[in-house]
Amino acid sequence: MINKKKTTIKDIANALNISPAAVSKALHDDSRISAKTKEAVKKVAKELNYQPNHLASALRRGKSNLVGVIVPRTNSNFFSSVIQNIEEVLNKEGYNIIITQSNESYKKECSNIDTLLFTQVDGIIASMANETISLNYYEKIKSKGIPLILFDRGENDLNVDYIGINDYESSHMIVEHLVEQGCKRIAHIGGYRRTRIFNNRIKGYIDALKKYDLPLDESLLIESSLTLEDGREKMLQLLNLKNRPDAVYVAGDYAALGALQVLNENNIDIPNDMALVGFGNEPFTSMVTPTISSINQHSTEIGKLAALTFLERVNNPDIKQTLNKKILDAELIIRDSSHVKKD
Amino acid sequence: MINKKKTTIKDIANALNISPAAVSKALHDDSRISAKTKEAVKKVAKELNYQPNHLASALRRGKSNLVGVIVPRTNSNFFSSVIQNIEEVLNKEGYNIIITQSNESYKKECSNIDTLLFTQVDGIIASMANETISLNYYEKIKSKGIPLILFDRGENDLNVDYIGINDYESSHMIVEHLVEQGCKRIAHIGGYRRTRIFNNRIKGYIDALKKYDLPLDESLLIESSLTLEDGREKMLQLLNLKNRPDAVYVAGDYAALGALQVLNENNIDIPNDMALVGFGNEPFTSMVTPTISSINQHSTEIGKLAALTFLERVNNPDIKQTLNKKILDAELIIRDSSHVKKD
DNA sequence: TATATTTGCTTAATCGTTTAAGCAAAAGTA
DNA sequence: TACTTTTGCTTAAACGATTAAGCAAATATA
Repeated sequence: MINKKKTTIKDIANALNISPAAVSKALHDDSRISAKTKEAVKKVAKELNYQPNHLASALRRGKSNLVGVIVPRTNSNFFSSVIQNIEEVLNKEGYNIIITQSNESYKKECSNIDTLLFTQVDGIIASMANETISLNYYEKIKSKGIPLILFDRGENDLNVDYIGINDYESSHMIVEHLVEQGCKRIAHIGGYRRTRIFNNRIKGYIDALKKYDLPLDESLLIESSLTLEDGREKMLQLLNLKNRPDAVYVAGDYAALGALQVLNENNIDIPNDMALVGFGNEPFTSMVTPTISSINQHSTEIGKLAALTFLERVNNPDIKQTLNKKILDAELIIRDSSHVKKD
Repeated sequence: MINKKKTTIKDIANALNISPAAVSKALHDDSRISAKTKEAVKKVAKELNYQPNHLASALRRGKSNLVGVIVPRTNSNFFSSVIQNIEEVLNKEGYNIIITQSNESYKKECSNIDTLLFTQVDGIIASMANETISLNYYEKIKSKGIPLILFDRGENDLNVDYIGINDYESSHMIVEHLVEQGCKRIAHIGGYRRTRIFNNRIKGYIDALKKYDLPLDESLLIESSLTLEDGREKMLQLLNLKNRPDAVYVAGDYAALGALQVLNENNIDIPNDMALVGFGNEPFTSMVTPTISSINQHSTEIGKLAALTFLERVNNPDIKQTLNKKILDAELIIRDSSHVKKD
């Protein structure tokens, strides 16, 4: 019953009394094989339950049709959605993906890269760990000559394709929205400036304040690790100021949630006493009370674009990889935490 | 600068004027190769930046050292944690994992299985999609003769290894806890009975009621898809009963969150007027107001055990795979939603 | 000293597929 | 008719590693 021995192209060849080469060509619809033979081969292949040996063909062709994906973690809605869309696009083109997580650790990221190169992937799509500063390992990918595509967390210096949202502009949208709600003192709990996307959000925040003639108060701009705990801490810090802000823009949803908890615990009216905006549109932002306004990072488009960019690269291997940024406009989703009812 | 041509075992052999076979053996510390040669080989390998071609060795040895993992989705804390632990254990043994998501769809699950078999994985660790009823595709894995390990969502009829928590006992723990809080009418919003784990939770609920001499009221036992929306709906249904329950045990955290929202919107005092317990210990259960009591499913242990079970199977291929259940005791985490302060 | 064993390598086959090169038969062209 | 071209296949060499079998030299044993 159970067919332990796997059927190979040779078995089909023997069954039909033709050569393995003919079988291979028939299965690939080679023009030099007659329609009759093709039909016969496909019929026998099905009968014998033939499954091509991917390893053999990959070895011979020098192409594995596997694409490696590296993300900081998969249990974030943003990353899992990006992955899903990468998969969807690439599957259609005959590629399969291998997902690995760095857990925000540089060391893990390096070992992931080794793993993927070892598996002979045809390319790597990655979002860098928070910890990552050295680019040695990413250079290693480039030196292998396989396409490297970065998204969300990228690095200009690598001179590769990058897909992300317009962080600078997102900050503008948020500040503009808060100004419209009547806020005059807008604080920003941002990420660390050394990470490019967080630096851009900070720059956008500062420039937007200027645009709306709001003074930049250094005590209202705080760098953070953006964890839930750190969000709580930094929010408390803001509440203890003599001159409290009337709005807080937090560069990550988890930290925004921490801030929300602190505000609720101190019975501060959101959004009337303090408006709150997060970043990332994690599902829980619409689950908590009050719901948190946030930025939609367009994970669907980022995933699709990353996959398409890879395909472009892999299909044009002679074109040298250069810095090539695709920046999407983000979308502000206004929820209860920043929507002042006017009457 | 860039070394396009990859170094092979042959290059090392040429450099040292020995045979490729000797190089291969030296790299694998074969006892029949002299220490001197081994040293020389390893030195040259490093100098030429040799990376073994995984495809070639996998083809030759008939082993890919890849393990496929199929989960309904990765953006759940439970699954991403299980995956992380599987990875940790298997990486140490030289295996890499390929993660695929079914999105709870049977069709996607089938195509994932095909993908993994195509990639010549050495085994598959899976948790079934909600939709999955037919086991044909899983039989296909078994018929290939590679180990199949199921976790969380499994099926007795497949007669393979299974790792999960004690769902029946978990329901007992929850009911016992609610009784201790003084609850007399405990409702259960469960999953569909056709899924074994949900059926077990329902059976546990019914038997626990008996144990504590609480009458089983059919109107208090509701089957659900356990989405947030459905949780809201079923909670409303319970609130509209003439004889309301004083506690609700929901078999999934997302649905529990929906229930919580409805209770909050109706200004019902949790837990005094209505106690609430969820299942799964998703991170948001400790983020919402009030925090939701829930069951910790021991994702760490499940992941590790799944990986170890696979290793056992793969290292003892002659032993026939049979139904082999490893059931862990779950842990009830008591939070504000079910903790009545006694005075 | 003669024989057996161990050491340290080489040779060559193999894994399953792809593909360049080749060749006879059929079909097309002059 | 005599040739070129096309069709439909076969042969055989790869891809890069592993490994069974073999063989000479070194070492051990009787």
